[in-house]
Amino acid sequence: MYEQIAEQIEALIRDGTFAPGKRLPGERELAERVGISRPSLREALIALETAGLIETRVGDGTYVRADLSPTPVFPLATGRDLGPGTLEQFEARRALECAAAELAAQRAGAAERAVLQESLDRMHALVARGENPAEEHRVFHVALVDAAHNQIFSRLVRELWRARQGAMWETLRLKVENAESWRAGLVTRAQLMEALAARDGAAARALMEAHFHRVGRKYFDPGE
Amino acid sequence: MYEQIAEQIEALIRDGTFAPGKRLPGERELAERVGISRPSLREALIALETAGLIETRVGDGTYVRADLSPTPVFPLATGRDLGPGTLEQFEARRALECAAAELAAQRAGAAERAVLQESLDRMHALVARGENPAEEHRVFHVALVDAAHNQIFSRLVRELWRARQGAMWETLRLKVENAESWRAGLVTRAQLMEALAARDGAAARALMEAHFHRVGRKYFDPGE
DNA sequence: TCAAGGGAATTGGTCAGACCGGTTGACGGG
DNA sequence: CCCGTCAACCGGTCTGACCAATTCCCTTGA
Repeated sequence: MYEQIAEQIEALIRDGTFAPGKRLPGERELAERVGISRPSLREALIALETAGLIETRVGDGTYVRADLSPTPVFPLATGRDLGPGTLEQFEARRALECAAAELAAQRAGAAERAVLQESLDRMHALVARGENPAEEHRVFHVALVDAAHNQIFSRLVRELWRARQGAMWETLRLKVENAESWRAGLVTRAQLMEALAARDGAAARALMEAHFHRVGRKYFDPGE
Repeated sequence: MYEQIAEQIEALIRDGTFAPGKRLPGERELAERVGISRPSLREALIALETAGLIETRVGDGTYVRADLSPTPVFPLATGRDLGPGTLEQFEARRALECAAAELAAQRAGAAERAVLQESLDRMHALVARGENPAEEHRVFHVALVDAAHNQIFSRLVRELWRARQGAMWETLRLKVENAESWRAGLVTRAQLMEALAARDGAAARALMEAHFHRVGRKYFDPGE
């Protein structure tokens, strides 16, 4: 039954009854309106959340995700079906992000470069305060790959970064995240911005490859 | 909480504790074993079902899906103008196959090189008879990426090659598929085999990049 | 008058226990 | 030996309750 309800709610989202960014009715009210119990309604909501259509905030409410992709994605892909190894995920991200950096240098507009610069500025502030800029790293890299104007790259890199925040990566993250690496990352990303401004695709790719080479050694080389 | 439980169960599936096709313990037993209530356990199972890892049969039990691979990672080219275009697909294949070639040179075993050589031999025979070796091209490239020993690469490249056989690519295929390009392809792929035998990753990547550069111009440059 | 504090109402998160209908498989009758 | 029956088991659903987080309004004090 939860599948029927999920489809029903998804239809309401797609036809605009529940607009992106808006709050859905409360679980109790929604359950009564649809004519099912709250547990069943919850199961439908969890299916929609797993599918990436909605997000919930405890004590507040359930919201339609604002960044809905135009193509329906319901039956598939939460990153959950990626293969097991962290090394494999890293290699995939390396291949995609290096290629995306080159394309982004050729294609990024001023607005996209501004978004990247803002992220870099926030990173500076975080590092200055001694805080972990990991989440901002993700934002930067996702924005960079978006600037490549390739939906496939964007989608895959997003999923790979999301997977990187899971439990599987926890011990590896500790190996590379420290004050020194944060500062080094700021320099690298600043150079990347210069390459983008100069529309120098080769330089952008080279910088990204050097970055992944350096990080990869810290992650996976036993000697370090 | 259901997300934590879902990850936990997923880990058990991935490490083989719950093998594909096998039945999971009942909801009541599983909930007690994990230490949560049955509704919460059910929410985790629904997340896994939505993600395509398991399936439930009423009155019988919950089973690990036997076919974990064919679940697509991203929506591709179901319609004509839906989803990423041919250029985006080409760029993705380029990024992935070039990286895979380098890894394959480092990792391919004798058996995998033999499979590639057999495919190349069949290609020779086809071209000698004047037949289109396109399908054999696909076999070769898929085998090559498999030799990189990275499931993510394998799945994505498979899917992109499958999309390449669709209607969306039809006019583009005509631009590059002719007797001359077939013969040139044989030379390139023979060189690739040498790089693999020499375990020369850089050479393999360079050859693949040159290949994609050449083909990409024929596909997408208006002047040719 | 306005800002800060506090508490009540609302919301999602979790739980226990119960009942229903479908599936399976063993047991017993033909 | 085959087949039908039935009990045990399993997922599906519901009720009702309590908890924790968040919000927001109203009170209080400056």
